[in-house]
Amino acid sequence: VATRQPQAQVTLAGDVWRQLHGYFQLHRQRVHAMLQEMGLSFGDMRALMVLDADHPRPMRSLADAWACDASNATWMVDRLEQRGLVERRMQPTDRRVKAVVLTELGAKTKRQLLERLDQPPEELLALDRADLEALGAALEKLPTAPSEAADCWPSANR
Amino acid sequence: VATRQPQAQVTLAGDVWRQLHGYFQLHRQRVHAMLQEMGLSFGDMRALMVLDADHPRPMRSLADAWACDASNATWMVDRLEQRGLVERRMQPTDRRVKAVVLTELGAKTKRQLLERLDQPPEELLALDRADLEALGAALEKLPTAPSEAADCWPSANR
DNA sequence: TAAGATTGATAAATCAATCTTA
DNA sequence: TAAGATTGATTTATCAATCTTA
Repeated sequence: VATRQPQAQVTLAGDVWRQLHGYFQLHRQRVHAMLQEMGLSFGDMRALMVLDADHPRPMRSLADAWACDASNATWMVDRLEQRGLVERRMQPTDRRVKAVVLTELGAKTKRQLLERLDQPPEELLALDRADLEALGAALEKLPTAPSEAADCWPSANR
Repeated sequence: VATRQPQAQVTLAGDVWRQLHGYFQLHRQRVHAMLQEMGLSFGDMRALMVLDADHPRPMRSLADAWACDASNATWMVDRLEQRGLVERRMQPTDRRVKAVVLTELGAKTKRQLLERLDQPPEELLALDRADLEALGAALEKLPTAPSEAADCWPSANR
């Protein structure tokens, strides 16, 4: 008398979809574990991804990149600033805007994070050339995330 | 004078990894948009995934499945109960445990959610048979997420 | 007025006690 | 005592005002 589970499409595409999904979940779990090791949250990662040490970025622009509203951005930057990861800078051209840059520490943290994220996982390195090429050829026909929010993980809980 | 971005490995595996990553991000964005349409959060999804209408599940077990502690589970179930999605039931065998089931509404919501998640996206349906088979063959050599937490999305913000 | 940003209040997630029953 | 669950306090995330300058 189990709840009827909606049957996923039993098609070739459906099978491939479930495989992709399973691999995706594994990736997510690994990223989570890695962040914990580094003492970072998903929110921190989301923040670091769109910040830079040499290009001050206005709050308004950050909110857009993070797909949140201005107040959310303010709180986020407040916390990052307290931890010494970022710095606010007044803009001389328009005294309304405050732009944010990574500090030395923030830049270093981001660098370490990216190094680990960019590293292809073992099982991909273990695939033979033919499999990798087949995989790459098929993936090339699929779209990827548009916009900069591509590198933003959700914290979006509501 | 841009911050040096760590160079992702320029290898075949590295390329494939970036492609996979881009496709994952797109998937995530789509799921987020879909949830908003349904008035659900990532947390709601995480909750629904491990609950069932006919198999009462103790709080302790829920906490394990959600990879959180017992108190987190309590708060979560409190909120779901207020919204009429779940119900707590005392267990006669051990009066310490309270087990949770989906209500009619909760089961319906989960059904709708799963229907949409299981649906392979257009671009996969559009791939020709050869590409799908190649993709499937390569993916079969990759691991997937272990355990039930496989279906848990992060809310893990700390 | 409108754009940029902050503040205050509410909801949610997390951690450290506390309470209840086996 | 230990397992199961809840409560209280703190940190984050979100929404609705508010403040400042163009």
